[in-house]
Amino acid sequence: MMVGMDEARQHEPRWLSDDEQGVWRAFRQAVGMLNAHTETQLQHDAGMPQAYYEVLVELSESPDQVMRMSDLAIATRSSRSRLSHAVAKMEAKGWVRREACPTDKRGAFAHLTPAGFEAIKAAAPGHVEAVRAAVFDQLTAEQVRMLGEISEAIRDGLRPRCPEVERRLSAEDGDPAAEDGDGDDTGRAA
Amino acid sequence: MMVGMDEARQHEPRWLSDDEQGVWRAFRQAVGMLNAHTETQLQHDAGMPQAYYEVLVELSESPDQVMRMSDLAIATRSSRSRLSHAVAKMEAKGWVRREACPTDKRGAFAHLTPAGFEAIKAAAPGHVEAVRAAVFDQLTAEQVRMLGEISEAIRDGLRPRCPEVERRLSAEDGDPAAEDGDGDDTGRAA
DNA sequence: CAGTTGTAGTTGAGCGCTCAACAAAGAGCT
DNA sequence: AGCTCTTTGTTGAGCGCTCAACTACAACTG
Repeated sequence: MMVGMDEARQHEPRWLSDDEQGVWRAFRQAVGMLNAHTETQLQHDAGMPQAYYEVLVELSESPDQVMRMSDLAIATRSSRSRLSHAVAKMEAKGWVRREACPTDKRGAFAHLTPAGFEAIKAAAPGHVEAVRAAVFDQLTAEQVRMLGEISEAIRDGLRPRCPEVERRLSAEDGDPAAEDGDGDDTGRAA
Repeated sequence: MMVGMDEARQHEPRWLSDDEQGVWRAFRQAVGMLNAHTETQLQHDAGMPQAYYEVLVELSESPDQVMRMSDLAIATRSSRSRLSHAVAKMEAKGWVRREACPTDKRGAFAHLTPAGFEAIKAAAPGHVEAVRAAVFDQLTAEQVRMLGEISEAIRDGLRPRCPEVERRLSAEDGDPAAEDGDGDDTGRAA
């Protein structure tokens, strides 16, 4: 049991060098502070967390300010659960309206309301200014370019293994201990 | 009302260019996925969130595995409140022990226990491997170097204005609306 | 067509974090 | 000494997120 890690167990772990450790710590610090900064900025000035902001942005850029819940979840890199909770809250605030899908009866659309549009319109300038001041004003053009490349490399490297599939893959190496409740024998109804 | 922002209101906001927006989005995606990845990795393999891991690391590297709560809070870039809650949980798990400070009677030490040391010792290889695979294996040496510089620039640019002081500064520009409950008239007791 | 498998979305419990309020003690001032 | 200001740490409420369970429908299969 406790299979989990495929590597990092039989061989001596590939520890980080001092330089790498320095880079990693600086990165963690920068990301942590930046996140805290933009988070409280948005919460304070616009009364919404950053995650909601990104949902509204995505919706506002969509053809008719409408999106399927699932697509919206993918676009914002959030779980369906998270998005569902989030949209529920934003619906209560009047920023988003839910609508049933006629062709696929389990589906739902999330619709940006005029009030939601106003909310993001009001939030955007302050947020963009905060991002510019914290990031782009601190970097040279060359560094900005590199940050883009670096981010893409990390993101693309993570894409294949990132979704919650993770440990589902580990089942491939012959471990039949699939006791994580996947194949749940739901007592069907109706 | 809705004063808040010092800049980004009288002038037209300095919107991001298309390139900058692309960089910013890739960065957000990378950070979001990376965070989710390491978070679930640690939670899954070691039963602790990343924040606790960093607390244990900081403690384990300290001279006698002891630190003042405040210093520990600063070192981990967390609020006193957060650390207090975290240490409470970790104390319940037997990873940390609290100890009163003899010279300053309001102070407290956080002490890493042997069990805590074992916990982080067990957690480290998997976590380091995840970080290496997600970050350093994806980047060239040059990119790693640049990531360090970029992170330092962002972090150092944020350091002055980052603490919760933020809006306390905005009171300097002549806005007397200090109704955010700062100067709280605590009813003394004895 | 029934039976199975996959997909879309919701729900509630539990957890970590934030925020404001608080208690207790040090530090400075008169 | 007494008074205020500051620092240290804790606490509880509220919130967003995760995780697992669940409903409901769609799509594939024999």
